[in-house]
Amino acid sequence: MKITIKEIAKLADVSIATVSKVVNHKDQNISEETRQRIWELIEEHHYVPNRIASSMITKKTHSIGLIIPDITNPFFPEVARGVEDYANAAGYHVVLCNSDNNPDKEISYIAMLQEKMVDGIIFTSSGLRMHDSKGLLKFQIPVITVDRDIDNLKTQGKITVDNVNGAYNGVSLLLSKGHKRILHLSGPLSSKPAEDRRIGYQMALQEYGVPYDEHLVYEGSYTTEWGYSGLKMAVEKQLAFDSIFCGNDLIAIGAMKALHELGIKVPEDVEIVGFDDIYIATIVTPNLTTIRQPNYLMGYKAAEMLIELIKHPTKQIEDVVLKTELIIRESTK
Amino acid sequence: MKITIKEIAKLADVSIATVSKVVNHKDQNISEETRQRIWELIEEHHYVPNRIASSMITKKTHSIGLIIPDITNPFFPEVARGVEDYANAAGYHVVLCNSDNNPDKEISYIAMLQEKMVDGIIFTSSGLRMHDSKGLLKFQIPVITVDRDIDNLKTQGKITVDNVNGAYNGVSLLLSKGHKRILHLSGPLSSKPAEDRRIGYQMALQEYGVPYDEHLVYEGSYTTEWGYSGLKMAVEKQLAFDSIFCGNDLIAIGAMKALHELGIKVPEDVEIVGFDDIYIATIVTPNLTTIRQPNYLMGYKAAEMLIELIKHPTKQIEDVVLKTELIIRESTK
DNA sequence: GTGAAAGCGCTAACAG
DNA sequence: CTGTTAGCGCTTTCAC
Repeated sequence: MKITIKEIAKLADVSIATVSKVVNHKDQNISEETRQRIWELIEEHHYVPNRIASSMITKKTHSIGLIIPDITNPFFPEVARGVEDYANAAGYHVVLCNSDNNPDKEISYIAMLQEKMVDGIIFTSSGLRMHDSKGLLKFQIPVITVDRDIDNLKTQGKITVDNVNGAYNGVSLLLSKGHKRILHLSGPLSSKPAEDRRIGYQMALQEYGVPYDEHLVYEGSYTTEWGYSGLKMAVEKQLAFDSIFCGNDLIAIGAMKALHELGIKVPEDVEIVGFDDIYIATIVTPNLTTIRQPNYLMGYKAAEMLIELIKHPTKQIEDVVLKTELIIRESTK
Repeated sequence: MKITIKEIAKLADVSIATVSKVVNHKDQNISEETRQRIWELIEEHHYVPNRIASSMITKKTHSIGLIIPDITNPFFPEVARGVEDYANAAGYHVVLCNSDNNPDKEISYIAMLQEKMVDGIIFTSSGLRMHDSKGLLKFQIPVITVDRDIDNLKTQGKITVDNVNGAYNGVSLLLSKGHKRILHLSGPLSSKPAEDRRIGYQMALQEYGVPYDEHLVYEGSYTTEWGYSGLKMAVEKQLAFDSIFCGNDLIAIGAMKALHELGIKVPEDVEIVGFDDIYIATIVTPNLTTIRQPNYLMGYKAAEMLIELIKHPTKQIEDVVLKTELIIRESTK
């Protein structure tokens, strides 16, 4: 059986209040001698303080929830790592939840997390319509959203990436080389980032005086499979294009695979740029030119904001928009 | 302020015991009418039961800790996902901890997790010498180790992969094609899996009557960087080899990159096989022949074992050794 | 320097 | 069918 504060107190022949004070280092008024004695007993008996009993009183569990679609998607481990690093340093634990973009799972996790009394939640949603459910009102703790907005949810803080600008820069690179028929293999346009990247694409075209041709915009999902099939489809339709801007790196990699099979050379015949800068981008041949998203930083900042908000609930938190960075590698000349 | 069971009880004009019963669906003996009334009040006031208060009494937090080296390493997200899927279905939460293979961090996480009263821990260690510290005795809850053993730690359960056999099969494939000079770019041989894979390599050679040449075994780390530099080193030393067996896929990918730069064709000039079957293996050109490790399953099984052990502490749990599978793709002829 | 007492929100007998 | 009671292990005044 686990030993409790009561037993340590008895062994040390002091009250539990005294033990509590030394365990929590609130021991300015405890004699060096008792302090010593108590620590020895704690070591000897492997006493582990029950922090959830403390939580009942302090109303703080020092744990936060992290709800992401899928840790298996190469985008999220870095975000999670950023969250965990900050949280750990600040003395918080993180509870990992994979929602699969499934609103039911999201709602169920939110309920579970709140029942477990987490101090706050970091949330990446597919665009859960919280106002459609009873979920919205149920938030009784701070929530920071990462990467995507939640419709109509008045969250306390938000971290996003400047997708418009990132896409603008990527497409500008292509345009600056004289390309005029830029195929855009997009992610699902119902999602905010995909939409913003398309807008950036369009803005760059406009800037360079190249007319926007909607036939060049293909909408799919954020997968290599889609990149592969999307490109093959474009070629089958005999669509003319001289370069490609992809909604993310996975799409770009799928497209490169298809190009490789078709004997079309990258970057000689077609230049291609991705988005995200996942690890794989540095591994494929040729290395992928892409727009780097600060994934780790997003997670880190989110945890920072959240914990700040937990500590100072009334504090006004500024939303954060992180910058992207164009990384030029071998898939462009 | 959050509403408590007491207030719901008052509003419903019943005792808190009654509310507790309906909240936990132990309501066989509660009239349909009161039950209804209580649920309505719960909805209306967004009552969220405080599960940590329950935990104090039931001694169960329904959360487990997952300690891995680094979620950012492509091997672990799938393991984590397996853990989370089983845990979630069983009503458990998982607390994610990145240890960076740092024994200090590992020990500190173990302490924190136990203070938070997690019901059990799933642990992937770099081979923490628990007996070197006071850590060993400190485990007061079930622990399952995944992938690696902990020296001298008498854990309740263990999940490993048959690395010897996997390596044996991979190397046999190469040998069956008549290769006799198989370069082995290994991971750190201080780790059990790397060691076992080297043993499997040696066993296969023996089986085929090919002498073991220690000059063909290069030890490094589980990274693309090492695969790249290891291969270049071998070539510089004018080492003769006709094929390569790599300690993991990352090493294989690094080696392929180096081969590509050197103008050596895979699989025409040199055949290569990896280990793990991470996602990237299917993306690189050529696709990597590899030995698949059931990562997801490892996590899933580990969670299953752990939760079984939590529910039935006296139960004798059998260690699990999972099989590998040879996946033949394009990097072998 | 130290301890007594009240109580966090809830569950689990047991009584009625 | 429902309520009373006695805690779970701890923190936090406040008194000595």
